[in-house]
Amino acid sequence: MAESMTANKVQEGKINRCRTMDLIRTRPGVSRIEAAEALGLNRSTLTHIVNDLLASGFVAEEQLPSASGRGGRRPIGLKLTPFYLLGIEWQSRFIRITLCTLSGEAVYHKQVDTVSYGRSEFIRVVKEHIEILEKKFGCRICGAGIGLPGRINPHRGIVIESRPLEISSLPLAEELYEALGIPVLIENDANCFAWGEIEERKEFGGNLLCMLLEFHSSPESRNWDQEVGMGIVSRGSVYHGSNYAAGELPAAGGSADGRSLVLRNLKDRSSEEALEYCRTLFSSLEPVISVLDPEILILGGDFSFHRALFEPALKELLSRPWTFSGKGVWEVARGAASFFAKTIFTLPGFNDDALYRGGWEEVLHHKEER
Amino acid sequence: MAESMTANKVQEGKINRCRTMDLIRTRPGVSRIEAAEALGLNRSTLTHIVNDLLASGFVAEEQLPSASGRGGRRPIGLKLTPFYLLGIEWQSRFIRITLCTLSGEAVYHKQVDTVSYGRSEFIRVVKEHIEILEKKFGCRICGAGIGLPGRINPHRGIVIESRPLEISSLPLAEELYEALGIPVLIENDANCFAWGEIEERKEFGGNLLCMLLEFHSSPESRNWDQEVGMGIVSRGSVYHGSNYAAGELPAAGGSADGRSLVLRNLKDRSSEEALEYCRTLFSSLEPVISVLDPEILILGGDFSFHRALFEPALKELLSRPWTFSGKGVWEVARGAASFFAKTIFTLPGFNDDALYRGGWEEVLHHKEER
DNA sequence: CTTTGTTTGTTGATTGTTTCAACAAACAAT
DNA sequence: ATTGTTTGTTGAAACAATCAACAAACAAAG
Repeated sequence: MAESMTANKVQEGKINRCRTMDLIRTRPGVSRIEAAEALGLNRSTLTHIVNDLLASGFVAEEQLPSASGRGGRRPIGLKLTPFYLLGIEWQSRFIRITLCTLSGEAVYHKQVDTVSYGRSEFIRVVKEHIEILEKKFGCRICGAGIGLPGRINPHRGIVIESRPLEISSLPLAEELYEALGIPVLIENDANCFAWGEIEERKEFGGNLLCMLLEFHSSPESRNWDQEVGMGIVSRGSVYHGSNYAAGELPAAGGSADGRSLVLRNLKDRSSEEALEYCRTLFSSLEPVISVLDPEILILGGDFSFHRALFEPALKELLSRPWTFSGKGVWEVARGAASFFAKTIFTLPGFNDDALYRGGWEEVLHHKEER
Repeated sequence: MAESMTANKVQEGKINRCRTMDLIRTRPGVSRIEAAEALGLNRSTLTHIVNDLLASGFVAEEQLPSASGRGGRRPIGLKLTPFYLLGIEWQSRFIRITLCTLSGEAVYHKQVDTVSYGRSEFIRVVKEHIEILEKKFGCRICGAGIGLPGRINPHRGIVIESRPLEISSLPLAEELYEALGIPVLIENDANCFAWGEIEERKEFGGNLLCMLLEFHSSPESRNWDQEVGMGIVSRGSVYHGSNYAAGELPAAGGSADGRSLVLRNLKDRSSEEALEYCRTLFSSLEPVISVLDPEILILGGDFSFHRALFEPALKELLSRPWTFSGKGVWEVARGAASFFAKTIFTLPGFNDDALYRGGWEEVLHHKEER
């Protein structure tokens, strides 16, 4: 996969085409003028670029409901022609699948509970869904973003280590590409959450801290375990650290005094227990939050699923701005789709050996060819 | 200062001129071909760009000692024409001044101990030095980078809050520009340290954690205090957080149990005391380091000044790669110079209201005009 | 219904950057 | 002297972005 790509300088000259596509994707219905202002380009530059994109078929015009204000020519809205992709959360006990547009709208949700940890079952389930969904929605799916627990190298598509899924040192993206027949990007689950929030919360400047509380079934004990993963957003992009281990706590949720933090079976827990749990957790997290100085703390996963349980504790303990994630339990799956979209619509600087560094052109053309 | 600058899109087209200048700065003696490879440009593009730069007088050629290997035309080295700038560390009790080239070599060091906390004394001292140094070295100083403790907004040149220097909410860079007559950039001291390490350690990929231990004289108690500041390097650039408070610990050096961490008068301390101090410090820092996943931890300030005292403790406590800073006590001052150089040789994306967003052309021309 | 003013979008000429391909220069080894 | 190799240059061509003038589309006032 990922053909030769000429040389080093992928397509420096097409940066503004790429930025335009990304803008149209994230703000469907923008006019040429608005786009020009947003991108800092001349009106005529946008006319040229949009003409190219219209001709290539990736962009379409749409009638806008009404004129903007007082007089003047009615602007013409721009939107992507409909492309769909999968956003998937892969945990040891379940798979959550969403079908999304490139703009991030989810048109389909499905959770599948699984019994084995194997990749074969995962592949089978996803393959089935691709077939069903392409029929049901009459579309070609152009790719999939997959969020999974553990240390993931999303640029090369390698799982460095995932204990819940019992995988280590595996070029998973390539394997899935061959098995599924569509481009695949993989990323850590908490980071997927973070990618989703980047797209969701444009009102913020680009420094977020996304905390994901997730149940895992640990292979050794065959028992429920909890893990807190953090997605760090720095300057509008997810921070991976030097070993793709950023956001991981020293001992999973372990406190300094060795007391276990596991809070089994969240249903039927008292708010006192939740408070105690959160107190221990956030006492070791306080310096982290302080040092990272995020604009806002976003809590997802089981934090937001059991929000009634956690809310009083969090209100008491957190001094900085914070909020629950807004997408129910689908943050990771939908975030994985956001990650996929964001990646192919952002030219990856000089990141030579990344997957799909040809950007959206490579991926969307691929869709048509298969 | 900082003239109109036409509009939004400063000079998108001159990115590669800028990148070329930065490369010549950081790798004096590069040939055109090497530069072309490093920047991902065509050979002829570099010929064009270098011709411009030669004509404008900012770059000069130099004879290289010998040919590279087996045959072929001897490459011509490129270097910047000599420009000097000041790198300054401003603490409550002393000022450290260095004179550096734009490539980061320091040609002069001087520490001045001060009695008052006031800006007037600082200005007087620096002004004197500018005069003396320009005579002594027969050069024009083209700017100054200044590192100081507290929360600093380097983009706008504002001190948000500096308790050691008793300053808050002050546009310091502008004030100093008018007082000193040269372009001034200010930045947090730990962050200056980090900027210096970015330039120094090119062997690393861009995720460092720089820890600076510094004495301060706190105005209230008129007593010695210590503070640990962290400079976070993410993807090759210093991370500032959302309120320019990144790298600050909750209560300055305070541990969870409220025990004071202050270790007065580092001379005549035992290694047991140092171990105890470090143990408390790093127990709250462990999650921070783990979550940031840096390639290496770099310890500076009084850590490296009293390295004999701290080394055994650090060897015992730190499991990740770490090292002492290599520049003695001059990390902050020289790092401030690196910060200045790095800033003017890097076109600041779309950071509209930053100082000197005209880049090196604005600053270096300014030097000639005054 | 016409006029005026406003905003959106287009057009063609122009500028500037980058590349390509061919060539010249400089050097080592045979 | 010849050959091969590497560095650097040149002019034509491709391309992207801008500017200024213009056309299109619309609202509101007369």
